[in-house]
Formats: sequence, structure tokens, C-alpha cells
Amino acid sequence: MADWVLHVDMDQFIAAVEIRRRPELAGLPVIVGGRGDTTERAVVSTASYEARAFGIGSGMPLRIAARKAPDDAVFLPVDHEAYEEASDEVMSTLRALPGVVLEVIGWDECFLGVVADDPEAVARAVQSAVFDATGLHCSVGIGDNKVRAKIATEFGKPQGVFRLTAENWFAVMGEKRTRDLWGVGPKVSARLAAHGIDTVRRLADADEAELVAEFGPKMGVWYHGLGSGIGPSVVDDTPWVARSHSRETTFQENLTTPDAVETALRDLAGRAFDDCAAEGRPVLRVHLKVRYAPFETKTFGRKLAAPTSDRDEVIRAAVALGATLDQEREVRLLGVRAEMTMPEGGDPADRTPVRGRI
DNA sequence: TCTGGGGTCCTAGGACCC
DNA sequence: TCTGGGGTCCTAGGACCC
Repeated sequence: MADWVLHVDMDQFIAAVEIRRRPELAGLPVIVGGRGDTTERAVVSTASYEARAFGIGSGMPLRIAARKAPDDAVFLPVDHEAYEEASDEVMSTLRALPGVVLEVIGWDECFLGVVADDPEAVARAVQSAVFDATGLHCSVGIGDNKVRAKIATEFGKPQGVFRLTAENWFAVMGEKRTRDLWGVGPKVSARLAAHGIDTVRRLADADEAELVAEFGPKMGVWYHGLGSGIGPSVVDDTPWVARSHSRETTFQENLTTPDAVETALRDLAGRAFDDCAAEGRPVLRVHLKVRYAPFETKTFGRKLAAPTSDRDEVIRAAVALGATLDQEREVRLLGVRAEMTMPEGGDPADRTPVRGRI
């Protein structure tokens, strides 16, 4: 018996949930995003496999997707509550499996810690259990740590199972681009390339001191290990505790006056505060994010004199920050983030980070 | 082509203290 | 007159993920 990390990832989750409640959509190119209006400023949340065949994918502006889509394509609005419910169905099904530790990392994916001789058999059992309970398909990556399990899933999609361990890491990943690693985005891969590091194998063989000089003590060491598929293997089922809540909006028409900006800030700050208040936790800091048209983003924030549970005080802080914005420029997006104090005994440093990076 | 909304974590650099 | 070195806290900004 050995310890394994399974990464369970729902196939085209959002599109699948929509098709489940509207079976007549099966087989059609289904694109979910924004309010489902292809003339608005919004992006694609998920496209069904049929839509992906036309080059439509997550994050793509809806207007572009509309241009690529065939005549029978169906555009649908995002329905967060429906996906939240479906996610709960999936997670509670998995949590009920005997002998597993479950760590949720998103609406549609999680890690499972299992002890088994035959992890493929466990993976197949997981897929059957999820499909029987929800009618939804998933892919499963098997690894000897979270990094390898997560990356393995991509090779199993759709509806498959793939195992990636120290044994086959370089055979499978060695010649892949660094961008294919979990946690390496366009910026980091470009910086790596500037050091002559373009493949996973070259990252593994790179001089760690050089990476530390480029990326700092933590990230330099982390990226170097990532080249060899090294990562944490502990699956942690400690309930996730939010550090902050935020509300942001992209305006269909840019805001052009300070009054309009203030009105929007009051609304956003109030709603971000309400999420914190719902958890009964005071607000520590207030951050603003502004995107000036056409696309320059700035973020900044302020620590409050003391943690507060006073809604008006949080709103006042957001408005005061907003007064420092450049009044000459049109505002395309506004966001307010409220950072919360940690609950009793909840020091962030004590928890395994599961979002943003592994 | 024109780019959502909700999050997390890391780093650099300045201020301040001893 | 010219000036250390370490530690901590804070803010701004960057990068990534789902």
C-alpha cells in the first residue's frame, strides 16, 4: 500500500451543468459567459468541447467568441448558484468515499489523498461515483504529489485517468514548455526563456542560485523544484478560510465623472463589506483596483487605524481612496477588496496555501 | 481581438526603530 | 562630517489560478 494524490477535475464543468438541465443542448456548441449577450463587455467562462473545436475557449471576449461560433451555437448567462450547487453535489459525493481526505481547490476540482495498491482502480471508482450521483464526467490525475497529480489530469482529459510520478516525469514532461507547468504563466516563462530556460528539463537542470537571483528566495527555489515535478504531497482537509472578499465591475460604458466613481465605490464597498460581515469578521484593510480605459490597471490600499465592523467606515475608506484617482481619465473597471482579520487561531502562516499556488 | 470576477501569495522598497 | 547594520511593519505592484 502506498500514498497517492488524486486530482479530480470536472470535464467542461459549467457547460456540463447547463447541458444537464437542458439535455436538448447536448452535442451543440455551448458557450457560457457574462449575461449571455455577445454584444457586451464580458468573457467566456466555459465552452463545451463542440465549441472548443471552433477555437473558442475560457477567457476569450464574448464578442470574439461570437465571431468564431457557428450558427447553431448557444450562448448562455453565467448562473453562479447553479454551479455552486452542482459543486456541492460533487464534493459531498467525494467526501463520502471511504478512506479519502479531500481538499477543495475550486468549484470543479479537488485533491484526494488515498492509500492504495491500485490507484487507477480508485480513480475509476471515483469517476463512477461522481457520474452515478451527479450525471457529470470528470478526469483524474494520479501523482506522488500535488504538482504531478494536477498536471497528470491534463493528459487524462476527457473522462480519463493518467498517472505521473517521479518515474515518468521527464519522459512525459521533459520536453514540454515551462508554461505547461502549474504556476508558470506568460511572464515567468518569458523571464525563464531570457535565461535560456525554455523546457521543463532545462528548468530542472538550471542553476538554483541564478533562479533565486531572478525570482527571489522563495519563488526561485520553488520554480527550480517545479522543473523536476517536486511539490507538496500533503492533502489538507482543513476548511478553507477566506482572507478577503471583493466586488468588482466592468462598466459597459466607462465612468467619466468623480460623482459616478463615488457612487460605484459606495455600492462595491458596501457589498464587499457585507460578505465579511456575513462571516462575522472585521475588516483590516481596504484595497482599490481601477482600470483606466483602455486597459491600464492600478491597485492600492490602506490599512485601517483599527479593525472595524462598521459598514460606513469601510465605505468612507473606499471613497477616500477613490478621491486619489486620476480625475482626467475614464474608468472602465472598479473593484473594492476588504481584507479581513483572521478568526481565532487562524494565522494564515499555519495553513497550507491551496489557492494561487500550490 | 480586446480582454470578467473572485481569490491567494510573493517581492521590492521605504519608513522607522534600536 | 559622514554615516552601520539589522529587524519589522507597511504599501504598491506583480503574477498566477479557477
